[in-house]
Amino acid sequence: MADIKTPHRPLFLREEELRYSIELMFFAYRDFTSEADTHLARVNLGRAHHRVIYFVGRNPGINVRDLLNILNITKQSLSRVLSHLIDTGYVRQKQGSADKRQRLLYLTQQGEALEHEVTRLQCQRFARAFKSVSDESVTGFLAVMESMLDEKTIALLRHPPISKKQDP
Amino acid sequence: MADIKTPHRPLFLREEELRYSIELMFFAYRDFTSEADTHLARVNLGRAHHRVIYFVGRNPGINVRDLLNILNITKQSLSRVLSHLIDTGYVRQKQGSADKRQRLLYLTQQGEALEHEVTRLQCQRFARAFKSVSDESVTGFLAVMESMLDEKTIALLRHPPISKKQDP
DNA sequence: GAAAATAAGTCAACATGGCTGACATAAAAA
DNA sequence: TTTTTATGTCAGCCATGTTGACTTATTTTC
Repeated sequence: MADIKTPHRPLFLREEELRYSIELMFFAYRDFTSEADTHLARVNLGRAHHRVIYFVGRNPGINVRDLLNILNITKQSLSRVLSHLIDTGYVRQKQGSADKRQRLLYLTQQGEALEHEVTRLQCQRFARAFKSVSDESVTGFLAVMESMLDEKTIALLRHPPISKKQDP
Repeated sequence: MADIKTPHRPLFLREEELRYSIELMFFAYRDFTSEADTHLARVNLGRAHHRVIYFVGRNPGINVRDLLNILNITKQSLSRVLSHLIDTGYVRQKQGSADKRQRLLYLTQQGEALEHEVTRLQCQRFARAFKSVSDESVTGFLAVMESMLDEKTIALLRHPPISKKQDP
């Protein structure tokens, strides 16, 4: 994969490019999240709530353990936001049928509405960005972002908790 | 800039691609920062301290207002971490000569050492990622990340608080 | 030269979202 | 039957963001 064709970009240029990338990462992530944060604040939810809503929406029927695995936080931290989301009617729980210890998580209609709205905003930003560059740039972006991930995260992406096929 | 040549990628594919990008943003940023966080924790500093050290290192002699403008936090928030960094010898202040109200910020030797070490780690991650893809992918990554920024952030990047030339 | 604006700092209180440790209950697995 | 697992809960701590109010120099403006 490492390309031989790269001749020898001078070191200082590489250094500058790398530092610039660090800064882009910081600023792009901040701008990216702040838009969603603003929207969520209007319904008195924070970023942590959004993450739960997003990943439950993405994996309907996910159990708590798998969700914790994705979020990489403690169950006590999750408990706080999840309880609130259940109390306020964004998420509902269902006892697992195979394993009755499990509480499977689903979005309510209200939860789906919010998820769609925030995801729409975030997709819009990416869509705008993607439209302003070439297809190859988009491919390049995806390739670099994937290469930034830890092994553990890659495994997570490759083995989603619930097969996309089995939910109706 | 919007390219006409994009024919018509099917909508569901675009949707999936956009959602995948959202997730990459979340996971890549998390993996990216967690490595630095671990290192900083060893010297009892957090992410907020690191940001200050990074941007002061990047803009030696920056004043408080400009730093606040970059970080986009309140002065009370900055005060907490900045005071701590001064107390523990990572940052020093110097009264401005033109405007004596200003406190210009510089890294100490200790501050520079830490900055270098953490930046080295983060650069390493980008260098590894960049090496594993083509040059065009790197260019594409940079292009997309730039397109993700808010106008205000772009202005910030284009008008750094201190001209890089004038510091010795 | 007086008044207003600006740069910086400080105190107090509060919100969010991480964390640890300890312990409980039900169900599945060994 | 014992052990392990999935989930939840209480209590408290920490980092880092927020608002609001007020002070002190210094510079700018009228």
